[in-house]
Amino acid sequence: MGGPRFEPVRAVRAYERVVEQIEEAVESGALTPGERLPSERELMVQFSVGRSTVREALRVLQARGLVRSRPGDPNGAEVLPFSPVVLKKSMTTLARVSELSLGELAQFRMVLDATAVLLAARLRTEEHLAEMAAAVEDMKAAGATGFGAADVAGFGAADTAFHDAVARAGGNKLIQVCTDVVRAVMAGLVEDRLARAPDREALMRRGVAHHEDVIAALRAGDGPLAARLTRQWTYDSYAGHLPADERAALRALLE
Amino acid sequence: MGGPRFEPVRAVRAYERVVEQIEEAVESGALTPGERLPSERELMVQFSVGRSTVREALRVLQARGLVRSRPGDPNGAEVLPFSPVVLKKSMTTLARVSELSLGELAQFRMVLDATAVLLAARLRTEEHLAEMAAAVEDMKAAGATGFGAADVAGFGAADTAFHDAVARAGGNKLIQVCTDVVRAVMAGLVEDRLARAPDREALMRRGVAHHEDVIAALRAGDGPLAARLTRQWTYDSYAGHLPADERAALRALLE
DNA sequence: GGTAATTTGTTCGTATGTATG
DNA sequence: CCATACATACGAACAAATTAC
Repeated sequence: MGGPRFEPVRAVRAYERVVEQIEEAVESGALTPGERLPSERELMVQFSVGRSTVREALRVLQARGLVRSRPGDPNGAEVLPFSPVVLKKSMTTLARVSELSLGELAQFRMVLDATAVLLAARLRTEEHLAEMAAAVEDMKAAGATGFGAADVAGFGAADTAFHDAVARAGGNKLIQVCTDVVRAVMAGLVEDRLARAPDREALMRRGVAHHEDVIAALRAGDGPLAARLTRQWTYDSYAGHLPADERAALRALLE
Repeated sequence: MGGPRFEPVRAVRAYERVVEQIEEAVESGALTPGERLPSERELMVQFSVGRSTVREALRVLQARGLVRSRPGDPNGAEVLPFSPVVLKKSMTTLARVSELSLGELAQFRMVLDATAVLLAARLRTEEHLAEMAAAVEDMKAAGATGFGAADVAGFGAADTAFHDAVARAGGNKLIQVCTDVVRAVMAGLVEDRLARAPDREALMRRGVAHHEDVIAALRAGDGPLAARLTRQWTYDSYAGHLPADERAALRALLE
């Protein structure tokens, strides 16, 4: 007792050491998005490792969304700004391998969307409200293309834009990213439920009306009302597609 | 019009094709956790690519948490069960590069924890309640080690075990993972706030009391009460460490 | 327990397609 | 169009680690 306390060591691969150093440089801000890494041969020299080791490290960094390298680019790998695609990817993996049910995703989305509007009611600016209104206009336009066939993809994009504006107005970047991610995951799972719905034009109209109600509540600064509207809309959108037990659980969150 | 519609192609690297195929096999369940991939030289033959390409693909798959390879293992890379470490990693990156504030994390945690107990009040079994009670006993034990120095790490572990039991009782795996992740991220950020607190023993006692109140509410099936207790506890725990505006935003979520 | 066989970790050389100037 | 430098990819070789006999 009292002697030096040695800690167990694990053999750490050379490429890991390279990853750690570059990762630290990026996350600490020493390397900013848009900047370039040295070329692979240059990195070989700086790290005193072989070419393959450098390449494996770059692959890992690329998989983590921190850099991107293109063949022939004389400038070396590019440092990327943060993007939620990696988060999306791992959450999609979670959804697939641990078999997340539609009900679990709907619960998550209901809670986070309601929180986003609750926060947005406090902090929204006129710019935010204008963005939301513009998104709703796009939804209207997509719902009535004049060609008989509604533009489902455009409607979905406008819907995403609306919720992104709400989340940004709420001021919580974590909620913003997570709602975006779970929306994408659900879209990937239920695919084109809306596109196949025979009454899709009616659904779109109700969606537009709902979003306009939310905007009105946000403009009035009535967060609880906006949250209630959002929860109810989520429930109405998904309850019909859920088994009884999951529907009951979702209803429990309606409050 | 009417002719074949060609789609734009992007040059896809050889290692990406390898990644795609193995990833599909894992996520579809064709390869289950614990199973082994063929050796690298075997994969060379099966995919008709060089060894470096195989290795880069394995590095990417390892970065995504799907497989793990050890030097010298004659059985080849091991297929791993899902683990939230990758999700934790990317969320930690999000927290660092986009500079998530403590307030944003607290908002997220307050909402998800409250949702977890609300769901748990409906679905909790006696086993779940017993697990929670056991975790609280561990918290008590860590708070009174008899050596004068409270076991802060043990207290934190027991706290995590409690919330994990709650989340499992709630039946939403996505919320379970996300609460776990955000808890880990916050622990990494505020580090040892509790450990340095001069009145940490009093804080621990209040924590134990709070968790016991939550268990009582869950046993009674009173979800809204449990949710209120949880929100209030989160607020009390973090409000003192937040600037005024973030404190106000957190208070807005209290209910 | 020790030894041999196999596998991964790492380096190096070479060839090829590509982007920049 | 050409020259240069780069990333991509292949394959051989050696070292280190693990398993099996």
